[in-house]
Amino acid sequence: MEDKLLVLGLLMSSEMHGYQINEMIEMHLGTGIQLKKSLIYKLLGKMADDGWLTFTEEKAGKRPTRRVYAITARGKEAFQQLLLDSLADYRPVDLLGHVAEGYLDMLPPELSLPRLEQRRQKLVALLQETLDLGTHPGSQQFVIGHQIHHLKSELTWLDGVIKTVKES
Amino acid sequence: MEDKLLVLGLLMSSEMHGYQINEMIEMHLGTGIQLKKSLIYKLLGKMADDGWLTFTEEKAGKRPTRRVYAITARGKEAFQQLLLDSLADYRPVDLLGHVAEGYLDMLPPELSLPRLEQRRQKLVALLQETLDLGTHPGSQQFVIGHQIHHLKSELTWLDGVIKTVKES
DNA sequence: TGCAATATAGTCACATATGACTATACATAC
DNA sequence: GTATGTATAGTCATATGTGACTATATTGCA
Repeated sequence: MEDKLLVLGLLMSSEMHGYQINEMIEMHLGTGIQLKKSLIYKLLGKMADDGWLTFTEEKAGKRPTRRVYAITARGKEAFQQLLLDSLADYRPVDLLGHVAEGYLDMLPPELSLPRLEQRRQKLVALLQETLDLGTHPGSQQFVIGHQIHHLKSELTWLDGVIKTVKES
Repeated sequence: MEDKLLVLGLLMSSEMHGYQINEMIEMHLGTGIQLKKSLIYKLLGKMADDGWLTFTEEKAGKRPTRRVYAITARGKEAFQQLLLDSLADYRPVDLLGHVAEGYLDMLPPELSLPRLEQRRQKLVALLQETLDLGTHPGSQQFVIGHQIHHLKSELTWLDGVIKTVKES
């Protein structure tokens, strides 16, 4: 559902072809927004079938022809509705990637601490990357801001975990 | 990868059949850990094929026969390795469910605010539910703790968003 | 007693998502 | 001048994940 919302939202501001939409998502939204190229193309196809989008084939030079999609009136209605529904909803994010913490007591600190330090470095790098993104023009400030808030909260938590392991 | 880690971890403390594992995950890990029944069965099959698990068929009363899985030596090695790898890694969580925030300026506050309030209520309910879970015996304290930390951070963020919209 | 709901245990068809791939153009270095 | 990388544009086979379903037993309760 939010995948459609995202694509429709981008098309609200201007017509685009799949490749461009993918660029937008990769460039201006952080690593927290995960919507892969191949999915984007499927979504575009589906939404065109449903009458939310129209497209024109475009041949620029000798590059592969591309489909430039534009949002229709029906698409704009759908966008509104998706937006309202999405705002009213709250689904928990998947933290499956963090189950390892639950098994920390199965490892001696000498083994786990260096790993946790590596983990911390990756988190810090990700945070820095996202902070940088936020300063670029064209970035979606709200979305990036949320990611930064989240990552800082994650860093706080991780430092707590490391402290606990050190003290054990 | 973390899905295997989770299942192996549960089997480290005792033998179990698929249904039991599913119960564990649904009862003792919060809503943040999403690993559905059908996936669990597939994982068990795969890991048995790979020699990480063995199983015995068990017939209790007239209920469907069930496979009781136990972790092997190879499985324990794999668990160690997965645990170390997982600890050393940090992959961003998917915040696609939050793209709607990026389009808030496309709605008048009269429309968006009630929706944001609904969202807040769901978040608060989820937080309460997770807090309750944490007090039950058998819950994985670290994992639940992380979820609580995350959800509180989310609430802070959401309140900031609501404030911003009110002031606009 | 009867029947609706829930617990037990798992399968399967289908939906969704991803990496690897195709193909062309252009720039850069060697 | 030719190999190497990367930007453009998108497809497709395969991997992954999910809801809906089967089938039986037990419990609650009207």
